[in-house]
Amino acid sequence: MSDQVSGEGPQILERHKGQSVNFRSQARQFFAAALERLSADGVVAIGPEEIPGLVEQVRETADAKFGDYSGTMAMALAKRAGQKPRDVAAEIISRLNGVPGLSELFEKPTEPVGPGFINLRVRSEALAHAIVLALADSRMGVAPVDIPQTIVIDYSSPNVAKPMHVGHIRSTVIGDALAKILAFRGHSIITDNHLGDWGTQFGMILWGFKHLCDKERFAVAPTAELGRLYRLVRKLADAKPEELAEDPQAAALMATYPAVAAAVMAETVKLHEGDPENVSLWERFMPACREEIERIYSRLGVSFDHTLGESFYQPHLAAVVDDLVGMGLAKKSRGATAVFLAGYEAPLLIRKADGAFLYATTDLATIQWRIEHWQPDQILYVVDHRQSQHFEQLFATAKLWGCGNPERTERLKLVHIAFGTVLGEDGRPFKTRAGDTVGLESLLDEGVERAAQIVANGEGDRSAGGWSETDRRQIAETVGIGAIKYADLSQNRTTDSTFSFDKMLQLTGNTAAYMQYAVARVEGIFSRAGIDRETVRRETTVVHLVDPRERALALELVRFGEALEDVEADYRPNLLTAAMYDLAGSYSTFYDALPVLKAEGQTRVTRLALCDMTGRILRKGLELLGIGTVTKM
RNA sequence: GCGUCCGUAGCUCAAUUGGAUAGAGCAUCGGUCUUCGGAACCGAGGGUUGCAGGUUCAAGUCCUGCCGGGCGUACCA
Repeated sequence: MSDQVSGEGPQILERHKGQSVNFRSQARQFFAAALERLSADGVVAIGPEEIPGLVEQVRETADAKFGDYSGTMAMALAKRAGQKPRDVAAEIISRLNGVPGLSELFEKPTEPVGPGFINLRVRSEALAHAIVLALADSRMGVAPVDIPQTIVIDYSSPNVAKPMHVGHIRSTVIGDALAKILAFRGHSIITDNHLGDWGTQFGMILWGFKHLCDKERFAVAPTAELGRLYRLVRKLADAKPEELAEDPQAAALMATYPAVAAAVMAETVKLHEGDPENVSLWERFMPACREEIERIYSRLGVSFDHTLGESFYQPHLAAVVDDLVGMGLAKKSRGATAVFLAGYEAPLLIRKADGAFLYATTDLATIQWRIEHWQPDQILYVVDHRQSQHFEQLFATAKLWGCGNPERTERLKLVHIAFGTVLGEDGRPFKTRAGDTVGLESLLDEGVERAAQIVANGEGDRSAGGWSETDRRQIAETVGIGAIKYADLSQNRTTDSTFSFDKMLQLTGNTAAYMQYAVARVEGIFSRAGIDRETVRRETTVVHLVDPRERALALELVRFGEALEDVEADYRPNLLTAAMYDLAGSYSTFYDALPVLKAEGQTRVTRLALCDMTGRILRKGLELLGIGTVTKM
C-alpha cells in the first residue's frame, strides 16, 4: 500500500481497522451531529429524543445521479423553523460540513437540491477501503448488532394429524429465513416448531381409527391411513351437503353414523382428560406423524431448536384458566370461559362448554413457559394473516395477565408475522384440479422434476462430457427446491401470491435459478483460472475504483449489511432478495463490460476482489434465505 | 352488519413505511458482441396507481366517501 492510495485513505483504514464500514449509519451519525448543532445555534428547536426519528430520513437515493444517500428532514423541519425548506437544508449542510470525519467518508455536500434534499456521495477512496476491509472479514463487512436480543421464532407449526400441504410452506420458509438472518445479525435465536398435536383433529383420527380403520393399510403405511381417516372423518364431522354430494362413500357413512361431530368432540375431550385408551393410541400415532414431517423438513433443509407441540403445554392449561378467572380477566359465558376485550365482537375463548381447552389457552401457556425458561425479548409468530385477530386478542390478554412475570411480559415484544395466501393461477386458493389441497411433497417433486428438465437443456452447451447422474439429481434438487422457496421469500409477505412453476423457474429475473447461476458464474472464474481466493483476500490491500461500473458494484457490496438491517426492521426477507437481485444485476453489467482475468496490474487486483466479494455475498445471502447453491449448473 | 387487508403496465410483482421523473421480470420491438460461463448486456414502447374529494413543501402510501374483491367475525387451529 503506497502511492496508489490517495487522500486520507490510510487514516480511514486505521480508524476502521478490523471493523467494517456502514455508510448509512455513518451518514446518520453525521446528520445527528449537524442537527444537534442546528438546535444549539437556535435555528430550530429539536429535542434529543427527536433526533433518531429525523436521521432515519437519511436513506439510499432513488437515483444514483443524486448521490448515494440523501436526507429529507429539512423539508419536515421548515415549518417549525419558519423558513423555506431550502434555507433550512442550507443551514444543515453548513453544520454537516463542520462535523469531524464526514469528509473522510463522503464528498462535502454543497447545496440543497430540489425542494430541500441533502445529498451525500460516498468518496471512492472510502468505498475502496470498505471493500478491502470486507475482503479480509469473515463477516464480509457486516458488523453484528450492538445489543443482541433473545428472539423466539415460532413457525411452520403444522397439524401432524394431516399431511403437510402448500399452505405450510410460507410459514416454514419465511420463519427459517428470518431465523438465519437474525442469527447472522448477532441475535440469540431460538426456533420452536409449535406442532398441532393435541387438538380436535386428533379426535377425528381417534374416532376414525376406532370405527373406520383399514388395519392392513395401517400396518403397511400408518401415516397414509391416518391421513385418509382424517380427511374422511372431517367430511363427516363438517357434514357440508356439497362435499357429501361429491363423495358417495362419505354420504353412505353419514347414514350409519349421524352424530359423528359430537362423537369426535367426545374423543377429543377423553384424550384431554387422560383416558388411557386414547392416550395410548395418541402415543402410538405420534412417531409416524413426526417421521412424516421430518422427511419434508430434511428435504427443505429446515430444522428447529425445539419441537414443543401443543401437547407439551397440556399440564398447564387448567392453571392458566384458573389464573385468568381468579384475576377477573376471564368469566363464564354461554357455558364457556371467555376473555372479553374492548373493541372485539367475539371474546377470546379459553375453555369450551364441554370442558376442553382451546388453542388460545395453549398459546397463553406457551408464552408463559417461554418467558419462564427462555426470557426472550421478542417472540415472533410466522402464521398466515387469517389469524391476525386471534393474535391481537392473544397478545392483549397476555399483557393484561402478565404470564406469571408481569415485568418481563411488559417488556416482551410479541409480533404476528403475517403473510398472504398462496393462490393458484386462477386466482383462487391453490388447489388441485380435483379441488384437494396440494400435498407439499408432490409439490416439491414437481418443482425438482421441472428443474431437471431445464438443467438438462443447458447442460450440453456447457459441460464437456456431461455430468454424472448424481450431479444432475443434486443440481435439480437444489434448483427446484430453491425456486419454490425463493418465490415465497421474494414477495412482500403481506400480499397474496400466485403460485406458478413457470414463473419461479425462469432463468432470468428475480428467481432462485438466476441467483444460483450468478454464483456459479462468479465462482467459475476462480476455479477455471486456477486462482486461489484466499490469496486474493490476504494479499489485496488496495483496490482502486475507477470505472463507474466498478463503483456501482462496490456500493452494492457494502450495502449488504444495510439490507439485513432493513429485513430485521420489518421482518421482511424480500428486502434481502431484492438486494441480492440488485447485486447480481450490477455484477452482470460490470462483468459484461469489463475484463477481469485479461486485465492487468491494479485493475486486475481490484476486479478480482470485487468478483470474490460478489460470490461470497451472493452465497451468504442465499444461505441466509435457506437456499442452496451449486458449483455448476 | 362489524372488523381487517387489498385494488399499481397485457401478465407476475416492486416501490427504502410521506420523498425527487411510480420501477423490475415475462411478453413485444430494436441494438451489441470473432463467449474471462451468452442461461449475457444495452435500449424502446407500454401507467389518470379502482373512482371522487381532502390533508401538505411533497400522496401509490395518510384521512373521508363510494366501487370491486380477500379474509375474519363464540366454543376448529
